[in-house]
Amino acid sequence: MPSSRKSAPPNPAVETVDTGFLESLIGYNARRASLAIVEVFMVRMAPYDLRIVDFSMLSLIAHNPGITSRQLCATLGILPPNLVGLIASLEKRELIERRPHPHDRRAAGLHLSAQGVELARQAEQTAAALETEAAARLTPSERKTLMRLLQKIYQ
Amino acid sequence: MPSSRKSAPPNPAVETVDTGFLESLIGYNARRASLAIVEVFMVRMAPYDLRIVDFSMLSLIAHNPGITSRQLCATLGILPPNLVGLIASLEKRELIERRPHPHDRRAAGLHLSAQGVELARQAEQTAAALETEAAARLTPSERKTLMRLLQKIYQ
DNA sequence: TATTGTTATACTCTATAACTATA
DNA sequence: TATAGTTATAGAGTATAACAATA
Repeated sequence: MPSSRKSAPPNPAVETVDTGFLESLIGYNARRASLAIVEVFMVRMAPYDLRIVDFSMLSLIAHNPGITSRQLCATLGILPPNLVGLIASLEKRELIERRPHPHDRRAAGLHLSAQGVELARQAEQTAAALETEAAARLTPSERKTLMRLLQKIYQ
Repeated sequence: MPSSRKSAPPNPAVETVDTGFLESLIGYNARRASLAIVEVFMVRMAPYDLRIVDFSMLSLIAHNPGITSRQLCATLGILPPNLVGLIASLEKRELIERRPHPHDRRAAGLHLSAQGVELARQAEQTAAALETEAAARLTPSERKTLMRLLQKIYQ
């Protein structure tokens, strides 16, 4: 039963890529949005010589003086062996310091140095400014909605 | 000018971690949501022996027969050297095949094999089912809104 | 016995330089 | 001269096993 015309050429060329199916997935969109923001974030943190993970650690230590390595790991989803170098690096730069934990001699409480406090302040200010830009195409109401819906996904 | 009481103990312990500042950032929330979905996605694709990148490639080839390596790279944000092995792997599993490009002898058009068509169909069905679960706590209207807002961020 | 922090190490992912065949 | 695809390789990120000190 030969057809009078071919339904598709055997070796077609693709003009514009159809991403329709992937774009219908929340995961794809969340990842794309995340990567877009992270890209700019990295550029803005570079002057402070901070990667995103460094910024996150400084911010958490700033708001949680005395936080332990384990607590940082749990909060940021980092495995303990991989945190060791990150902490050592910030300590070497004299941005953070380890103090004895009040009631657990195995652990150390992490604190910002005076320099660390100042750097964290500046970096958080930059992050907040970037936040305004990143959400430039969103109304304040849309931004609030987006945060709420994202948290619904992962909480 | 000594104060009559200390404003904070020198070595406090952190009971519960305050993530308030990070949670105020769209990037942090988008990344957390993305990771939460990706985690489940990986588990569901494992039976097909597909990672997310493999699934994305199969889906794009399915909907864009004849797509080139370069077009896959541009769409998925993968560098050409890193795509070579991914394509070779899918080709070795006889899920995809390379055919001559209609008007560029440097390039090859990628197509799904019969097996590839079937696997892509099943995997996309699984992805769609997962999508429903991932958005279980969202109403259809909220889901639609979330997609729109995420696309506003990265487009 | 379990947990904190650590070392060593392996594996995956991502990035850069350089090459060929063709446009 | 520029682009598609490839090779080789380096670097960053992430993972597991095992250990000492302490709970």
